[in-house]
Amino acid sequence: MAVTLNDIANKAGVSVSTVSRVLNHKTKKYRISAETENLIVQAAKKLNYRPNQLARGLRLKKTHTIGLVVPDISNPFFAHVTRIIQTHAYKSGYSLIVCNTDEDINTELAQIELLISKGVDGFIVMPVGTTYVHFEKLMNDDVPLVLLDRSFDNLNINSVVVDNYAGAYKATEYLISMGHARIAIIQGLPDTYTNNARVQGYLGALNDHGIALNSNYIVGKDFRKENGYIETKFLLGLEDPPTAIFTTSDLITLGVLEAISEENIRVPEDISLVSFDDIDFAPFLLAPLTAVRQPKEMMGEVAVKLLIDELKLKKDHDHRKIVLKPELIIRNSVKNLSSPSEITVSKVD
Amino acid sequence: MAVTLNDIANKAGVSVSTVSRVLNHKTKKYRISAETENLIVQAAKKLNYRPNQLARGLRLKKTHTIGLVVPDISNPFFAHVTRIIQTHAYKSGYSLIVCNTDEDINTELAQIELLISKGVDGFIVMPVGTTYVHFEKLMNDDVPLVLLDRSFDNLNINSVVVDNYAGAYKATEYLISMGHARIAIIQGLPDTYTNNARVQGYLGALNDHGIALNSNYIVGKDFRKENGYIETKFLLGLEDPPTAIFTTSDLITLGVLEAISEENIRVPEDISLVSFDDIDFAPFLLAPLTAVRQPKEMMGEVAVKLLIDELKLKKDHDHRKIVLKPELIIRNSVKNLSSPSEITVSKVD
DNA sequence: AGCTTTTATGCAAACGTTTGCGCAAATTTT
DNA sequence: AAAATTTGCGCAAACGTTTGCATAAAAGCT
Repeated sequence: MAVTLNDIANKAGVSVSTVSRVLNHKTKKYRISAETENLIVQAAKKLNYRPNQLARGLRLKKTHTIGLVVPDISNPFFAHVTRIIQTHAYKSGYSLIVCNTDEDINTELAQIELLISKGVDGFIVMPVGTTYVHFEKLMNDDVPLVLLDRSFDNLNINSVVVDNYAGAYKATEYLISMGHARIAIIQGLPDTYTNNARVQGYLGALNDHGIALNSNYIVGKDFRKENGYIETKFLLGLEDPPTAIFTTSDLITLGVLEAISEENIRVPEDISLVSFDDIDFAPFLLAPLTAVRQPKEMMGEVAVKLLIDELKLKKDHDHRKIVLKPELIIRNSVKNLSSPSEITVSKVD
Repeated sequence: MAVTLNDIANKAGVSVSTVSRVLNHKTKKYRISAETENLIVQAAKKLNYRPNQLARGLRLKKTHTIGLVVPDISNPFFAHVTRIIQTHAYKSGYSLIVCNTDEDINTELAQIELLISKGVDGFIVMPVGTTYVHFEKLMNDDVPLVLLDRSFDNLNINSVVVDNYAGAYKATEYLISMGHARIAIIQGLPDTYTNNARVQGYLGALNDHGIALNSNYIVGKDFRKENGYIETKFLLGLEDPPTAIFTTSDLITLGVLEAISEENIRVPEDISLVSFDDIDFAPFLLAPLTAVRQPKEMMGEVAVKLLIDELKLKKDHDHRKIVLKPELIIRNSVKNLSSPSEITVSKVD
């Protein structure tokens, strides 16, 4: 059986209260004598005492645990920020319960309920993103909460996001600057924060440069690999296939690459590619990938900081929205069409 | 404030005991009348009751939480198996506290202590791997435990691992079959389970094929990217550089690729490469990567199953060691030297 | 109608902590 | 030497559950 305060109390010949107090370093406040303190510390050490955090949490209504809700930990992007969050949380004395939602709103709801039940002190959530009543509820209940990666414009809530519009705009503009006009976008889950902003950025750039919109070029339905694969097949099969594809996530990009390799065409010679999310291996791909890089470290670190601030101060300070700037990393997956050259996609079947 | 059993009891005009019993579906055992049951269920629903799992855990000594200890969640391999574990655990009604150890034994120790304090029902640990007294202690205390990915040969403990020897052997043998004899290995953290087996597999294959060992060709000190980078620089600078490099992890491979690209040489023309760990993007690298693929899904799933079996049955059944077979995925990162052709590494500086 | 059995529920202890309050002994003040 | 203060620690309640035991009411039996 686990050793408890009681065991120590017995061994040291004092009461549990006293034990609790010295083990919590409240000796001055309660004027415990140096010798009893010593006695107790020794006993605790000898018995190899380990505080029961459940009992503690129950009594204190604090567990020093934060709940992290993420759509898919196996996605490199999420994995990376999870790691950063873990590190910083641990450094501040918090541990992490990690939950996966599989981009499903009901799972998200269930996981949050569960985490509350388990007494987490606060949340960092990367929401699925189509609805947010549950977050309003949490805020009404004064549950410390910060949204990460995705937020909601019409909600005054702690969040740290990336300027997705700017990222997509830059990517698209770069494509345009390289002479592309037939630019497709493979979007992720429609109506989510990140997706919408990315699509808007794409549209904005197109519009600002007077490029007419081809509705066939806006495709896709979720952030997964299969989506990238299928939509690429579709795009390549069009009568007037695009000369460039802009993908809205790394997993989509993976699917795109699979499709492209199956079709026996090459990047960037036959089709150009720009990706949101910059993966580690991007420089070493067959076509070193031009991509929008999100400041993952910063995102994770800031999210933790925001949450812990709220946990500590518990002030009713205004909620903060922090938006970080993404960066376009230019490599070699886009063909320059500006110089006079043919703009055909040679497709080999 | 959170609503408790007491609140429901008041609203329904019964005692907390009764409420607890119906909410736990013990109505038959305690013969609660259908009407009180109904009353209580209604009240609970109306008040939006959410059980306090801390209190529950304290009383029951069960939290339905399992602790996952992993060296580095941002590593694609670990991220992937973490995801699998999460999914299966959740399906069985368990949630996951995830801890990172950064390949540091002291952090591992601390994290395990912490998790016990938090009352996890059991552990899945991917150990750092150099020492195991703490695991013996856990087993003596009858804490359900399964080791994943790495184990200890002289320890009778639940574990699911991959046959690293076989994987490395196959990889090396393949290299040999392609005519390579100057084969280097960049190892990970020495004295760890996986690393040793991989090095042994490499040595075994060399030996079985009568290839003399060049001690300059065994380099490396941890599983990180920087290690791959530095050691590749070293290897390429040798008087008789290897014609092939076998890396013992995906992150190392990343470093190798960085070094290689800096040196302006090509895979597989100038140097061949085989990697342990098959990453998603491997097929689309400049040189589609030949790699040893570990059965990640199976590993995660089996680990969870083993643990939950132990949690449920609590039988003193023998501990099981499950070893899964890896697979060599042959792509195009190895040059065939068998056909008469020069075996030089042309290095451009 | 009295006795036994069954039915339906409540009491209270326990899980391991923390902490306000109280109080005896020791010390200081008058 | 009595009164006042300080020192050092223990009592007991509380956090929200679960569950063995007790028990009052209802039902069944003779």
